[in-house]
Amino acid sequence: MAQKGPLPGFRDFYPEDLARRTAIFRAWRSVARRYSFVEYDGPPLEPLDLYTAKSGDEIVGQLYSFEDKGGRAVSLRPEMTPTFARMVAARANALPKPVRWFSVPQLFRYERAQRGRLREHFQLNVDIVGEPSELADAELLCVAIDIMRELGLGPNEVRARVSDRRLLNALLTAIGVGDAQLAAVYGVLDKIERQPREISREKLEGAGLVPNQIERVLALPDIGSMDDLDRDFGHVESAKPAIAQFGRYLSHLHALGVEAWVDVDLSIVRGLAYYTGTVFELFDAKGELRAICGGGRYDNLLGQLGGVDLPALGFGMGDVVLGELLKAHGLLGDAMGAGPDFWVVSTEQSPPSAVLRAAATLRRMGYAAEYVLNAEKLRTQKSSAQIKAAERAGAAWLMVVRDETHAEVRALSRAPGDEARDGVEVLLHDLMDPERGFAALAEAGVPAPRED
RNA sequence: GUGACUGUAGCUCAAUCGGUUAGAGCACCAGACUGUGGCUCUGGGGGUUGCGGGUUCAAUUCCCGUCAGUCACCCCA
Repeated sequence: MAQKGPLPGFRDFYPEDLARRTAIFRAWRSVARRYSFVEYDGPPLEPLDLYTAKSGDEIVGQLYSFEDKGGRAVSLRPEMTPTFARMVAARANALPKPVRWFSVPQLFRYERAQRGRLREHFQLNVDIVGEPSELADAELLCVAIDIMRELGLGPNEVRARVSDRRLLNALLTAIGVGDAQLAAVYGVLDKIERQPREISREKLEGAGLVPNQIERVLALPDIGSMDDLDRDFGHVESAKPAIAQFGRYLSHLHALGVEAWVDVDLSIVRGLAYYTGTVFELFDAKGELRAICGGGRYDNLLGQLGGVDLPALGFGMGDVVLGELLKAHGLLGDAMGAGPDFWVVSTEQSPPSAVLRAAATLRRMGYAAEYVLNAEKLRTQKSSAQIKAAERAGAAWLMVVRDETHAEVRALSRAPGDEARDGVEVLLHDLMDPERGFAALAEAGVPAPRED
């Protein structure tokens, strides 16, 4: 049975799965638009060198790449940023700044699948280009947090951890860490929660740090507020600008109303090498899952990738971990839409053609209508059996076709305690008339068709 | 890429020490009942026990391989 499923790390989306995915997408788009971001997209397949040339080596090893029939080296996109950078760079001079774009690409990586990490996923990408102010950083994080709110999650379920590489660099410099040692220190900080203290010490020692420096580095993650920062580093002249800037970032977040979600955490490094300023990640509060979302400022990347010198920042939020978190909290459980508006029922006196005409008319009016899709049953099956089918399909209304010209419209009560209301007679001929049709249905309590 | 564990119906599971035709609930299909509070009853379909090989009179059960999944590592989205 395994060989008949999708490829490893890929997913089939059954209707209930797709309904959940669609609900996530809806929240993404709804919030992004609320912040005045506009949606774009690019090709899912790109030239291989778009990634090998500029992305980090670690990504290149996991590319879902191959040679196409024309002999071109191509790759499914592992991330959206290079495509985004190319598109923005191509119109850099014409676009009004700041650029506020978002996208919901399907991304691919060739690596062994695990929980929360597949070979394919959908990832919301939200980016701002052309604005160096920390107000843009605050706005960006606010988008990510608002999406959590939109999906029904609160600060007790999700935490945003924020840091800033400029700040961290300033503090490390104050501690006496040299540029050549930065990468190693970053690596240790990144893993400080998942790695025994002793291993961290050994690695820092291996990088050439002296004991006093090691202890100060290991104490950095304990800084959880501006007060802590001022206490430990407020006297360091060279660190003051970075501390002040970080403080402005936090105060903007406060003013935007998301301070309850935010934790200062200098161990947030982010694997991608291109971040230059603020960095943040969203986690489930219990810390059981992988990061829900990660992003930050990458002021040099557009220059490297697209040849235009513009500051930029952005984040990515995948559907896999987010979906698991929502499932764990019982959200998105019944994302499946309702059944059809109408179920058209035949009776002994109604010819099947009258049922089809009635359904066709309802559909022309904009309603979803279904009936027993079996000619024999339509002719002979008892209406009670058809009503049962209607219930199972989740239909809201019944239209029982009495004969060639008459039908009865009745609510199919689904909520416990609902009184079954008597049906209302309608003339099928009336339904054909644009005005009388809706009026006749309104008499039975049927609302206007949903707009989708 | 490395290591560990797991694999029986669509789902959750059962099957004595290796022993006859691999069972049950839910789901699905058909029918009966009921002017319908996701009720009740009857019947039905559905499995090469992941796949391949080995040991054995006999394998769902033991062994090897393989594929897939899960977890950890690596690494990251």
